Amino acid sequence: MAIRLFDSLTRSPQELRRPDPANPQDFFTFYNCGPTVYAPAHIGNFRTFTVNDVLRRLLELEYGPDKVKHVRNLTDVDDRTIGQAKKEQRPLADITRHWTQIFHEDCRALNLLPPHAEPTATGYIKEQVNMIEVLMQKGCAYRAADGSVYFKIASFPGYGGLSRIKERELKVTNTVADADHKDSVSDFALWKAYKPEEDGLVSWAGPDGAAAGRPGWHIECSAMSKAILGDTIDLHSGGIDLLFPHHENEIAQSQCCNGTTFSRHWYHSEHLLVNGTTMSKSKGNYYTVRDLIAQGHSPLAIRYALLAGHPRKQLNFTLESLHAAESALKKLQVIVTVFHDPKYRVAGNGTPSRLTEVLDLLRDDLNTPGALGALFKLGHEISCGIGGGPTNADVATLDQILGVLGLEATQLAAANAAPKADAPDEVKALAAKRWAAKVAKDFAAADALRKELTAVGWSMLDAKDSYKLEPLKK
RNA sequence: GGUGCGGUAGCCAAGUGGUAAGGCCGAGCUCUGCAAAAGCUCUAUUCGGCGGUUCGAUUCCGCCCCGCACCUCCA
Repeated sequence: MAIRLFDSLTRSPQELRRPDPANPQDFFTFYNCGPTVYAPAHIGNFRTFTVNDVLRRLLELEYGPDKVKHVRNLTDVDDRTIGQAKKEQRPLADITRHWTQIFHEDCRALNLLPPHAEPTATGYIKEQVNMIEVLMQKGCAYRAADGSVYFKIASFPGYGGLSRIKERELKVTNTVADADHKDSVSDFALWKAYKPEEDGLVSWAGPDGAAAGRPGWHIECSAMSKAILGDTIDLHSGGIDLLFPHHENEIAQSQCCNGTTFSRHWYHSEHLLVNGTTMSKSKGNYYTVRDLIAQGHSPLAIRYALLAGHPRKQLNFTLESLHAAESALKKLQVIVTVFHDPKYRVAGNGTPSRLTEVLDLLRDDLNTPGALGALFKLGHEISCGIGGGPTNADVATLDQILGVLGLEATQLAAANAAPKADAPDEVKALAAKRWAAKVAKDFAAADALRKELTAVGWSMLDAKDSYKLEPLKK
């Protein structure tokens, strides 16, 4: 079956376009709104990036690894990045470089593939300025009294098509401090005139007829998408919160500038919640990947936990769900090991693998929890001997599925073999004594020593000819 | 006020117009001296509530209750 994704524009599942395999210039083009690099991304941000990573892997599996172009930007100039630079009294580039590096480390930990291009807003100032100039020439944008440039929503009749928001229904907020510069409260900034007290050293020459300053937020995605992927792309994705105003504004800018469809398909993933509400620093429910890793959680378990709910449904993340993910990962590894063990292999007769239905669940709107469930069910059936052992086709399909989920066999093995804390010498000594007692079949002494080990918080796991020590779970 | 998403077992979470996947936790069993690991079995007469359509609804429609989110620079 073809890949179908829910489309925010038509509000229905739509088949994605398959690039022409015969045309080497035809790619599936995919733009995913990335993070703002002023602080560590939290796991809510990473839910979106992980979902998009699964999508990207699925596209490459279906269309071929060289037929997909995946772009994810870095927002490295905006109110928050500038604010952070000002707060720390450091150059903007220092701040964004630092957090970009942290972001990349977190991405690697979560086994996210790097996008094919990762443009930054500051790297595409010229393209943004050009675009704004075109919009001004076309009468879709105007210069305000302070030298800023605003997009004129009235010039784009299709405005609100994505979010279904009508201008008159907008709640009037007081966050629009510069409303007096605009023709209409709904108009949004394409270019923001330099404000010495706020912007510090951050400023570029503006579009013709405008003041020096910096780009507004929305224009960067339009400009970078156009520059790298072209006027019309196949898919644009991001978190649900970006649907309005960000994506609505991108459509308006791009379509007015380019005179053609901006993106054929729009996909939005839902929010990750923590204890029932969205994450925010003020609520103190702000998990980062590095914090969780520092607490001893495996990054792959974080990835699993993020994929354990349907991407278009809010998912409640708790430490408990992370523990569940860790246990599930162990179980998954056992299943994978059985699949890969030649001794269970059964001759295939060329019929489609039973696992293709699991792949179909992923093709159908990225149903990751459904696919995971089906995978466990099959693992269970195979261990019970139902339907016979896996065929070569089954094993190949399993590897494809794991590859799409980013839970490859090697990753699973590494995660589950995560180094445990090394035992102190006295614990090691106790363990050695107990092992000796056991080998001597002095079970009373062995049991007493096990109790001693338990008392100091360690558990001894006997294998046939060896043992290992693990800290007791509380 | 506008818009959107959702309410399925102790927790998490799929799903379908034909009678409830899966994961976690828990219990029992098997296997191991013990312990752990692993495996097996069990755990929703029921899908927020009330009506309606239907031979049949958790699944479609209506109303109500509850939760979450967005509404101009939050993934």
